[in-house]
Amino acid sequence: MEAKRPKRMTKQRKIILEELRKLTSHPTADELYEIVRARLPRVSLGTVYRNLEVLSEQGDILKLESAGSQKRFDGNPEPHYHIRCVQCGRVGDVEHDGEVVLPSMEHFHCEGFTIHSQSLEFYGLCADCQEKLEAREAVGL
Amino acid sequence: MEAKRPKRMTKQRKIILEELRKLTSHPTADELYEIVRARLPRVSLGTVYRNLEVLSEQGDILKLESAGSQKRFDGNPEPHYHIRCVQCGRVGDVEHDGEVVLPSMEHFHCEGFTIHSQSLEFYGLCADCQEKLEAREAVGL
DNA sequence: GTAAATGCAAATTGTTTGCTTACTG
DNA sequence: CAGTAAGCAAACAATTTGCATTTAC
Repeated sequence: MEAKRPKRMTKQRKIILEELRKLTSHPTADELYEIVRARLPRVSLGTVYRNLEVLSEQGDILKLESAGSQKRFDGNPEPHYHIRCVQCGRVGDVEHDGEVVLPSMEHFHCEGFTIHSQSLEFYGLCADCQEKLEAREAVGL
Repeated sequence: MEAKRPKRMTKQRKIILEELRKLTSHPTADELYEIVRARLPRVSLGTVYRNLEVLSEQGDILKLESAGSQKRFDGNPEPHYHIRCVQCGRVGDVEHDGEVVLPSMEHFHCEGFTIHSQSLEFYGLCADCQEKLEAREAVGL
C-alpha cells in the first residue's frame, strides 16, 4: 500500500484558491477563470477546472452541484446553507437565527442506498430576477 | 392577453409519460429514450427531451437537476425526498417514519435573495457503489 | 531528477435548436 | 386545416482529456 503523493501548491493553485476565498458570490468555473486571468494572463480554463476539483477533494473549498446548469464553487469550506435562484442559478449563503435542528436521520430510509448526510437547501429568486419578474408583471405578463 | 394554447397528447408524449410512471429509478433522458424505443423505434432523443420538459412544466413529472451532471426525471410529481449517490449520481426516493418537521423558514434569511421554498436533500452511496468501495478497501485501497 | 501540474487544443458529454414533414384537435 | 409536435442532424455549452513542456519539491 503506497502513500498518497502530496499535491503541489503551484502558483496557479494558490491564486485560484486566493481569488475564490475573496468572493462570496459562488462563481462558476468560467467566472473564476476570468478573475484569475487578471493575475495569470496565460492560465487555461482546464487548469481552473483541474484545480477546483483538487481543492474540493482536499476540502479546501466546496463544489456546489445541487442544480442549475453549471457547477458553482464556494471558497468557504465550512458547512452552511445555500439558496439558489430558480431563474438564473445564482447561489447565496443563507444565515439563520439560533440553532437549526434538522429531523434525525434515523427516521429516513431508502432501499438500495446508504444515507450519509442530509442538507437543507433553499430555493427562491435573486434580486435581479425578482426585479425582472416584477417589471414583466407590471406590463401584464 | 391570449389564452395559452393546449398541449397535444401525442402518441410519443403519452408513451414517454407511461414508461416514466412505471419506473422508480429516476432515469436520465437517454435511459428513458432507450426504454421508449422498445415501443417507438423511430422516436428521437430530441423528442424525449422536449417532452420531458413539457411534462415537467405541466407538473406531470419532476425534473431533478444537478449541475454539471445529467438531469433525472421522476414520474411521481408529488413532493417527496430524494437521495443522490455521490459516486454515480443515481437517485432514490427516501421514506420516513412519522411526520417530517422542517425548521421554520422565518429563521432563515439571505441578503439579495427572496426565499420561496426549502427542501431536505440526502446524499450517500447506492448499493452498487457501496459494494465497489468495499471491494477496493478489502484489497487495501 | 522526477512526478505532478500546466497550457493548449481537441474530444466528450449532455442538451438544445432549426428545419421540413407529419399528425392532433 | 392550423399550428403543434416529430424526426433528424447540426449546433451548443460545460467539462474533461491527451500530450508535449514546465515546475515544485
